[in-house]
Order: sequence, then structure tokens, then C-alpha cells
Amino acid sequence: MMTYSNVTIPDNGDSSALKVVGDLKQDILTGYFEPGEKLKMNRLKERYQVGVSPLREALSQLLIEQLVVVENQRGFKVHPVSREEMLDIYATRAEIEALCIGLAIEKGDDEWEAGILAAAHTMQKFSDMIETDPQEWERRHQAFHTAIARGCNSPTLLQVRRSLYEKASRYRNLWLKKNMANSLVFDANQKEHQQLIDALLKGEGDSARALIRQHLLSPSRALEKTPGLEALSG
Amino acid sequence: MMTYSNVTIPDNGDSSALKVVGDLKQDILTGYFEPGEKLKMNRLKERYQVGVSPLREALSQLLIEQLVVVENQRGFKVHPVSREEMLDIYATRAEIEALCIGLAIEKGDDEWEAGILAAAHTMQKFSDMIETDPQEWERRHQAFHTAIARGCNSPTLLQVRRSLYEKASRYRNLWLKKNMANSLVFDANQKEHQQLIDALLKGEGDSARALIRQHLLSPSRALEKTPGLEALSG
DNA sequence: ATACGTAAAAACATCGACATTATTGCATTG
DNA sequence: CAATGCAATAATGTCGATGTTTTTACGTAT
Repeated sequence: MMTYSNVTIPDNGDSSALKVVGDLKQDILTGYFEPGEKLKMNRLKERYQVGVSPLREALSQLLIEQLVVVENQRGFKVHPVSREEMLDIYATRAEIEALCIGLAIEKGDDEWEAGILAAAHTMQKFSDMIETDPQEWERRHQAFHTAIARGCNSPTLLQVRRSLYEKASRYRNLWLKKNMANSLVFDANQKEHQQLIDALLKGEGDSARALIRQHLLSPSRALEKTPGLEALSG
Repeated sequence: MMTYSNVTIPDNGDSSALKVVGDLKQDILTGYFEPGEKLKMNRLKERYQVGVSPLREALSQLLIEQLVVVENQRGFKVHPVSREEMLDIYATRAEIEALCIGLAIEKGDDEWEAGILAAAHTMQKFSDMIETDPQEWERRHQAFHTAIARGCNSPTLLQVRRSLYEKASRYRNLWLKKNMANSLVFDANQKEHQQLIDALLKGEGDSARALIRQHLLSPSRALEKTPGLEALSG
């Protein structure tokens, strides 16, 4: 922490490496670095203004999350994408989400239900703005689904869920990059959300699970068909 | 790879860091480093005979897998254990395994069934040796369950499964360290295995899922009751 | 003349030594 | 006895040495 006279540098107490992890993850998830692209140390040093040690540390962390791959003495590459992996991630995500919901209905309490309604409200109020500020809408949409899943009350499971969300969001972002236009196709179906809430509050686990599978699988179908993802060949 | 005259140095093609990741993971999983223990660089340097750079890299990878934690500028510690986390991991693992089995029954083909029978045979032949070579028996036991899960045909899901297995095996090892004696309590119940196989081959998903939940949850009940794990306080 | 193979050179990744910065423990003082 | 400052310890980051991979340039053979 460094302070000059009266200015306090926003020196996040975090180590330099931790900050890089976040930035680098963001850059991969948003597609700034393309799938399969070689990550040259010099370029990364310039972009993030740090030495190689923090970089190697950051890259090592992303390694386990499967966002980058390393070849023996040939450095790091952005994890390549493929149709198969995309479908597999979305399918797994759908199952995990269904699992969370099933458990949440069993275990969920009043606070859980309240949280869902609150998040739903915050999301629905923003319906008009989907096209204006899709970033923020996605944030609220995600918050809504997280409020539901949270009811499973299992940190371990929720962590798995989060990791899958991140992997999926990479494909989502790659797709959005190519199809700026009609991003609303993605998951703007408010009717499904209402049906889901109804099923949850009534404790209808089976139909809730079916609904969420539908809800999460449609994007992957959209992604699969889209013509813009030649990148998905390898 | 480096060769002198007639001697070929066993220069593992792998980078030094990769090797350390494996060794370090082993040492944490087997309890050589105790939960919550501070991992001092000097000690690690001595033990693995490498510099700090590979060490930091290795630790960074374990960070994401939640086997170590890092405190701001205070270095790395072995991830602490707790009864709650243990129960949560085992419960999640049971659900994930049930999920794998459910999908496997839907999708599994003849090859899958054959793999199960082969692994079951390999395992059962070793029944007598449980007490002689528990290491090897655990290996075969695990191979059996993996053969079943593999039928879900989803790399992503299987990876989640593996990660949970590793986390659970840490608790398992900590327990074994304290209770050397009757390790057979753990998962030696051959009857359950046979019931599981029967259910799988008949395609009875519901009972297969119920069986696997039972099978995976009993160890956690044993762990919970065991008196030797005072360490599990924090 | 072109294509292929080989050898030299440039680029790069990996690792360890050193310097910097932060934290912890202890002593000294109010 | 508490608080502050100083010294020892430890973690983080930068840099340079070493070995490996890739590219380029050149020579030879078809």
C-alpha cells in the first residue's frame, strides 16, 4: 500500500497475480484473446504491465479451470473451442442446474423463496432495457437464476455450477461477438421465467427441472446453428 | 531431452512445475501436510528440490482446486478441513454420481456394459487382498465406479466427478491415517456392488441411483462419527 | 529451377538468484 | 500493561542464464 500526501492509490491489497487472473479470465471469456491463440509472454507483459512470474501464476490458475492449455515447452495457449465441448458444457450445465433446483425445492426455506421473488422483480423491471444495456440485463438474469440455485444450500455444488457458467459464458460471448444484432434470442423468454417461479413455489420439482433444462438448452441450440462460428472447428 | 554419450538422462519431458503439482497434491491428499498447515517456501524447496518459481506455479494450480488457500501477502496454507465441508462434498459427490449413472443408463451401449463387468471382475478377484494391499484395492474399486460413470459420455461431467473424488479422498485419507485398523468398514460391501450392477444392466435407473447414494454416503457417516478427527474443527 | 533436408540463428519458455516489500515477533519506552 | 518501533523472517516481483523450439537461410539433389 502506497500513499502520497493526500492521495491513496487504489492499490488493491491483492497481489499483482490475483488481479491479473481476473483480467486475463475476462479477456479470454469475452474473446479478446481468440480460442487457440498463443499467449506470448511479451504481449501479456505489455498488456497487464507485470513481469513473467505473476503471469505464469495467473496462467497456472486458469489452467485448472481449463481456460488455457500448456504444451510442454511451448508456452500457453487459449483453450480451443469445439461444437462438441460447447454442447457438452451446456448439457452438463442443464443437468447441474436441474439438480440444484431439485435439492432447493426439498431444502429451500422462506428466505429462499423471498430471494427468488426479489431477484425476479429486479430482473423483470429491466425487461425493456434488454437491447439498451444487455450487459446489465445478463447480470440480473444471472442473479435471478443464482437466487434459485442457492437454495440447494451446498457450497460445493454451487461452485461447480459457477465454474460451468463461466465456461458456457465464453461460448455465449463468442457468439455475441459475431451476432451483435439479435442478442435477445438468447434467454429473454420471460414466460419461461414465470412458469419456473410458479413451479418452484408450488414445490413441483419435476416440472421445474424440466423447465430449467429447456431454458438452458435453447441457447446451445442457437449456438450450434449459428453460421458465424467457424472458429468452432478446432 | 538431453543425451550424453550413452547415458539418457531421465529428463521427464514435463516441466518441473508439473511434476511438483502432482507430488504436492499427493502430499496434501495423503495428509503429509496437515490441514491448515502453513506451506513455507523454504521447506517446499527442500522437499521437492526446486526453486520458488515452479513452486508458486504449482500452488497456484492447487489454489483453484481448493486444496490450498492463499492469504494476501502471507503465503500459502493447506486448505483447512471441516465436518461441514466434508459432508457437503460427500453429499454433492453422491448426487453427481447418481446423475452420471442416470445418464449412463439412458445413453450407455454394449461396450459400456462390458467395461463394467470387466472392472467388476478385476475388483472382485482382489476381495481377499483388501487388508493386504488396501491401496491397490482402492484403485480397483475406483476403476469399477469410473467404468460405470463413464457411460454418461460427458467429459465435462466426468471432470467434475473426478475433482469431487479427489477432494473426498483427502478426507478419506485423513481418516485412514487415524484409523489404520478397520479400513474395511469403508466401502468393502460387495453385496452393494452386485446389486448396483444388476440394476444397471436391467436399466433400472431409479434403484441404481438410490443404491449409489447409499454407497457413497455411508463413508461420510463413518467419518462424521469417528473420534479421531479433532482436526476437523477448523 | 524447384523442392527437400539440414544447419544456423532467432525467439521463447522455464527456472533460479537476487532485490524489494510486507508481516511477525520482540524489545523498549511511555 | 499497552503501544510503538526495530529487527528478523518470509513472500512477491524483476531480471538474467540456460536449454528448447521454431523459423529462416542455404546447399544439394532431382
